[in-house]
Amino acid sequence: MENLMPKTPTVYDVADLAGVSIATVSRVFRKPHKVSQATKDRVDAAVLNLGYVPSGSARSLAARRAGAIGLCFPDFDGIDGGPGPIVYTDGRVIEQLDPPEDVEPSGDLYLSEVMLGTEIEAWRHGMAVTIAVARGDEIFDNLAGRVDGMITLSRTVPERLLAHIARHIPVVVIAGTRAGDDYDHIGTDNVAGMQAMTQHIVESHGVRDLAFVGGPADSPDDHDRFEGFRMGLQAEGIEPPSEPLLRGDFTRSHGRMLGRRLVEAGRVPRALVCSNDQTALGVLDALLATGMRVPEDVIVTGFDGIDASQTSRPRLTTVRQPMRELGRAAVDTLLRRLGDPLMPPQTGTLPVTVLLRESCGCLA
Amino acid sequence: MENLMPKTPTVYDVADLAGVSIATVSRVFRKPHKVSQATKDRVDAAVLNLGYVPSGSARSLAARRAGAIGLCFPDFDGIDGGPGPIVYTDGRVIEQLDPPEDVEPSGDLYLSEVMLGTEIEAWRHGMAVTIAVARGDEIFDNLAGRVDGMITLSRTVPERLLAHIARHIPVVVIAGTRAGDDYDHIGTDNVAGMQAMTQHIVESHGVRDLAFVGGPADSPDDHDRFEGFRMGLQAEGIEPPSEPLLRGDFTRSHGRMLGRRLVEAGRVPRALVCSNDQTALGVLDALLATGMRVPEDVIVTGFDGIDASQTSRPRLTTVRQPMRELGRAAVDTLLRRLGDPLMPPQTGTLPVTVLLRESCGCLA
DNA sequence: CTGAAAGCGCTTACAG
DNA sequence: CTGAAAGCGCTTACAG
Repeated sequence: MENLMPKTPTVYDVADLAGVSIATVSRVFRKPHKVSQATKDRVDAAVLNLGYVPSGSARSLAARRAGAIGLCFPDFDGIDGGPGPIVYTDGRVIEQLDPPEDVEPSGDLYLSEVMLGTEIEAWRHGMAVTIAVARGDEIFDNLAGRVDGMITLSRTVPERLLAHIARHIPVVVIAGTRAGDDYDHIGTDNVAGMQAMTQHIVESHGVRDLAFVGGPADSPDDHDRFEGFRMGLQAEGIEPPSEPLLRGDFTRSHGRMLGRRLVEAGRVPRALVCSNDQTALGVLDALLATGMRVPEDVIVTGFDGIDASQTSRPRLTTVRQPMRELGRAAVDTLLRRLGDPLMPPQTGTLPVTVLLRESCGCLA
Repeated sequence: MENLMPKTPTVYDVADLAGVSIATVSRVFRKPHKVSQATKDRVDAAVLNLGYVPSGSARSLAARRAGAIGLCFPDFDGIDGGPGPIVYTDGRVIEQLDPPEDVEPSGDLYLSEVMLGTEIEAWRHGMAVTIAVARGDEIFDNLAGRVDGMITLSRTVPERLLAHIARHIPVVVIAGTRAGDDYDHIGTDNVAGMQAMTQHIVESHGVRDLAFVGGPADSPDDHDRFEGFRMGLQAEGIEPPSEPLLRGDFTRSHGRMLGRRLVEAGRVPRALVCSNDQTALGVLDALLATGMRVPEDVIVTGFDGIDASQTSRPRLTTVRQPMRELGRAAVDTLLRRLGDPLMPPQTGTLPVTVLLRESCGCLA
């Protein structure tokens, strides 16, 4: 840092110092086996000596591939709500009471697991991963222009934008439901997972009074999970409802509200099958607060397998999504698409796992 | 997808169609105010018509800046342990019992929060964020060459590599302790946070029998936190120990082990101040399992403020790190450095917050 | 406000 | 195994 970082060395500098052509320098990096050991050594020495790092942009431009994948995720947290100034400190510490009521977990591991899966698989294939929170149109020139393909979580990028991007580079959508033939899609087996959960409750716990606590009516995930619930009941010879008993918005606080509402209405079914973990945890909070026992009085189950589901009391029986695999599969699909642009639209469905824990009565 | 994605349109195609020069096309994107509305409209129409997306690599090469920041994080999960093949499914679901003993949370939000903070601040300044798990030397040419600067979590990238990179682009290290004058550093006020926590226990709960449960002896974070603990005791007129009572490795399972060991030794202090949340949660598990009551018999506190700390029973009193701010501050520092390469090495310390919850007795 | 032209730093056939 | 040369698609002074 003390030196002025003079001019960054380029292939030309390395070539000069090593006494070879720039083509040879390039080969040492990209096709080492096509270079004799002797010249390779000379080039390596020059590289080290100069502190040379190949320019990614020049490389991408010349090679006609960015060598990177874009990953776009939703602004789930209202991120754009204007972050304040950054405060630096020296010894001052704030102390504050932190009652549970005010707590809404800042997010779960879903996002970071998908990201990790994407990163792992991408780097296995020598691709970098560039991330972006979906904000507006800027994405389109800031991200789309610098990657070979894009992965996006469902309902993250406005359709119009996505269409523009897909005209340029392949796009893979994760979760939700297929958004048409212009994108490949990787999803989770919501239907089978919820059906298995439902039948488990009926068969292993002898419960026939089940109700579904849903999420937003326009969520395709919620739709599929409710469908699985209905299929499960049907398979057990129980007449399925045409609508969820209640709907929330997938948050824990809404779950609490729904739980309270059920108790107040004096009509709590023997089992509450919730459309996601956050809702289930909220329902759990509300039921326990009124003195009901889970699972003795009511069975409560979730869907997703977020971290909080395994540390709650009682621990939540749920369906785990293969989050990391979702990212990996998306990358795989993207790379196949890149290799064969004409292949028909792909749809990948990943298997889920029903985790039997305390809230259904499977574990003490 | 059905069309062959013929040849991707370039500035030349847009310029031709709009009847302007390529310089003008470029200006429409980069300096719109320097172009008359009329020609701008023509260019915009051509862009839409052709589905033009500017090439990021050509842009970066010409502009001499990548327009991206690299974020490097540790392979905390043993990621490279060979991921298996991806299984696609159709209706098959695995059911499995999931007892608590086998659970080690797959990670906490620390990483994803830092990532989010980085992303938010970077995009506010028009920079993309490219992420990478630290693996080996590949980072150096895959990531370092394509970004204008790099942010890395402490002890993530081998010193030799980091030095090579820092010769090329500025590097900001997050957490841990300063690694020399070649990098800027953003950290958290470990000392003040732990001191405040310690004094809180003494002053608000009248406890004078405190012990410190540490992490790895070579962790600078652990070192600072223990130092804060000692300073807190000293300030209260209590003779501080020279070493932690016990040391774990920052994992929950190690925490459990340490908790069991304490109980078996029959020597459990009135308050256990743990060096991080995972350790504290493990200690909590072990104590509760033997019938001890927290906080009535023993006070247990953590450090970090991970999600699990606010859903445990009892909820964990802890010191929250400003994770998202850490990322934001790192980006800020990086951009300032980019703007002024000669400025002296920077060190930023962010304030922490003591969260008073149930495990110290502050909330029922 | 607009255009012609040089140049950014690589990769990649093509020759040898 | 190695080199000369064209070209990747932009940005940016410089003129006008």
